[in-house]
Amino acid sequence: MEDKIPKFDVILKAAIKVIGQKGYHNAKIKDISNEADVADGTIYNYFSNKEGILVTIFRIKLEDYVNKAQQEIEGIDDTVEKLRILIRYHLKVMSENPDLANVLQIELRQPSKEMRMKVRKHLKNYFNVIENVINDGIEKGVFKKDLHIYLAREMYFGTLDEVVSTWVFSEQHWGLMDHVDELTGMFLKAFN
Amino acid sequence: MEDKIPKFDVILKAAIKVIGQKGYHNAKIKDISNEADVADGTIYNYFSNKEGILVTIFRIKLEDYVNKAQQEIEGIDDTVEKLRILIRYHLKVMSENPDLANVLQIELRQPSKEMRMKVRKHLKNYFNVIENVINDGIEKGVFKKDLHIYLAREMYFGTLDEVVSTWVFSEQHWGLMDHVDELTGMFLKAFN
Amino acid sequence: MEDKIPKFDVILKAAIKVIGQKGYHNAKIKDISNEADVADGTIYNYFSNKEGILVTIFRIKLEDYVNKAQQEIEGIDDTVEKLRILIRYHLKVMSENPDLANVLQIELRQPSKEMRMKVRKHLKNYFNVIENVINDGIEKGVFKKDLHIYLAREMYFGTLDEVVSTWVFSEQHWGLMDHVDELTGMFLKAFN
Amino acid sequence: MEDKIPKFDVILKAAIKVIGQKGYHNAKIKDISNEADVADGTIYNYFSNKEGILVTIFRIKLEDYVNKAQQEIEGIDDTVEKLRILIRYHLKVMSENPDLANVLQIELRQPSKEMRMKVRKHLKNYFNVIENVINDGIEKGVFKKDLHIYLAREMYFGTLDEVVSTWVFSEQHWGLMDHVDELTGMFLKAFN
DNA sequence: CATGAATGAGGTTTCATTCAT
DNA sequence: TATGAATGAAACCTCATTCAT
Repeated sequence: MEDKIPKFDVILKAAIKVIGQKGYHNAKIKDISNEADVADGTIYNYFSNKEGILVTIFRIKLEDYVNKAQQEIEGIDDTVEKLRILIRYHLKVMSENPDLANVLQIELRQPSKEMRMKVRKHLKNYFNVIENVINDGIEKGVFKKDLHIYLAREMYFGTLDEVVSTWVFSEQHWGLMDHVDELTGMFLKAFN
Repeated sequence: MEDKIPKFDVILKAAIKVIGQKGYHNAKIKDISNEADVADGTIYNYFSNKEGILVTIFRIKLEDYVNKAQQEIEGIDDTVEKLRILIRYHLKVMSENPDLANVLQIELRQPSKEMRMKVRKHLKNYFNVIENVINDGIEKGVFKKDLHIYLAREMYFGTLDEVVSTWVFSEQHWGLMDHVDELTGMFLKAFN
Repeated sequence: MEDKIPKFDVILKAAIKVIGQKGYHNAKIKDISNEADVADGTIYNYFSNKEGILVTIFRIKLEDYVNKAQQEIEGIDDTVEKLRILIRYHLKVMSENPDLANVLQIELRQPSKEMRMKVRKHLKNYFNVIENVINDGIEKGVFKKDLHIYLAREMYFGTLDEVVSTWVFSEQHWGLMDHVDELTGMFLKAFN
Repeated sequence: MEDKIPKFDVILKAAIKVIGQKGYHNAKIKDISNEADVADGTIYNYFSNKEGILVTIFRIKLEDYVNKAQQEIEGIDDTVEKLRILIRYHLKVMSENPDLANVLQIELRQPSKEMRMKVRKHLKNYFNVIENVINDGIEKGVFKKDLHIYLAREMYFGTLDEVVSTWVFSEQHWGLMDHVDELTGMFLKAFN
């Protein structure tokens, strides 16, 4: 009666762990196959190649993230509340999946053009969620009329990214979610 | 009677360009030596190994950056002005050296502990400059008393980092320094 | 239904041939892999690195030699006979495996301390066999009471080593085993 | 009024030291130039290339050895005395120049055919000295009539070689020349 | 589907040798 | 002669990927 987890998921999870901890280039296929407890060759039954693993992580995890984030703010009307929820959700996901956080944050910045192209569209959706809230805030008068949306989004994402980054590097002795309200307050003022 | 540029500088410059454009792991020694117009082996007369190149870039460039940034705000008393100058300087340096920006921003996030350790102490000085200004602002009453310094620094650095990152990835069709005042204003409000 | 020879053995044999003929430092990994008819990388599935090949040759071949030599004199009581058998066996093995002889004789003398340490303990067992026979001869009164054991062993091993060495270098136009009796006689007298 | 030692000699001495301690292949030109306190390039004013250094060591040192050894037994009539003198001289030279001993003993056995050819003729002269004494002994009836000259020479050389070898590897805590008489006695009996 | 031994292209690094000064 | 920075061929080794079982 064992509930067998599909190999695909096992490998993906292993890849996130290994790549998150060692980085894409230092993560060997053998490391991932060991972690997943499968043979090297098995990985190639589920992924076209090593890069494919990374791209898949982005696709699945960002899609999932965007869907869940969207759900979180579904039906909420208050812009401030939506912002707070998004911040909380971002930090929650990252603090619960530091390895994933590492993968997304570090590998997101591949300077390889090819790789960036493949990742950009998934990230775009992520940004859309934020930009929609910002837009919403402007329309509702919660944020100032002439707020530069891209700048605001960059501040939002860059700040959270850096907070998580510091947390990940700090060996996580403090709570990532302690500062949700403080951060919400800072953004509110900055955007006004 | 030509003024010869020292090989060390030539190689370092080439390394910044190549690593900035392809990333550390995709940058081959041969790429760097080609760019520098020297033989492969010559690089090893100036750097102990490939990692040594990366570490040296961080050491020299961050040291230089910190020194120059410090000079820029030397003698300035107004916190807001200091903040504006730092922001402008940050964006100016990065927009004039997009490859360096790439190296600093991307490779900064090497998940390898060893590498991070070697880089962290140089970055620490950079953070100190910002934190000093923030502290100064708190003492002078320009920023709110209970401002969380680390959070503020993370917002400052993360935002600029993200702005530059977006700019670098966007193929640089717009001016990185167009938003100095807007950003200064946003930080001011966020920190208050 | 062919009887496949394990790759490990194939590579070891190839390594003995190539190293025996060109010397350790002139033997390239590619030479060995070519001789073994495998890819370069395959070698590293069986040996940790190039030095590991050499050390393994010593370990396996000396172990094997010592065991077989021990068996040869098992049950023999007469010291002179044991001596003759050991001499014959030494020359027989070497004449049948001139490449191995080369490896053992030449690379044995690596001046690198590290390497010598790794090899010495295997050679020690080899020396023990000889020294036991010498000791036995002394006790039985076949050799003189005050025979200096180490000196005797050095004469035994040095002589055979040199005989083999000359033979190997001479392109082997004469029989290495022609002189077993003559040598036995010389040792007998020298040790008396 | 300083007595300048010619660079050639300085380099040769340095080469013997370095090659004797590290072996030919592990001895870098830079090691030798450092030891000799000259620039890398200077070495190439005196030697055609690295191999040339090794060959020169053999040529000069073996020539010198043979000349001196010849002188030592000049005018001596007693075969036994000549043998004793040669043994003593061999061990004396080696114990006073362990690095040279290492070079001669180890590198003598280069499996590279090319190298052996270049060295063989110098070694031939060395062997001649011994073989002459052995021949002399046979003619005088000191050694048995049917003594196999090559075998005797191989025993002589192989034994001394092995004794020196053991001594060099043993870190030289005991005197190499303690056993001159014992060895002389053993050879005498073996050759009779 | 799963395995893992085999592959071999390609990377970093070493170091003997050259040559302009 | 002496120097030592520059050279670049060549070596060892890694590791993503394949494929026969």
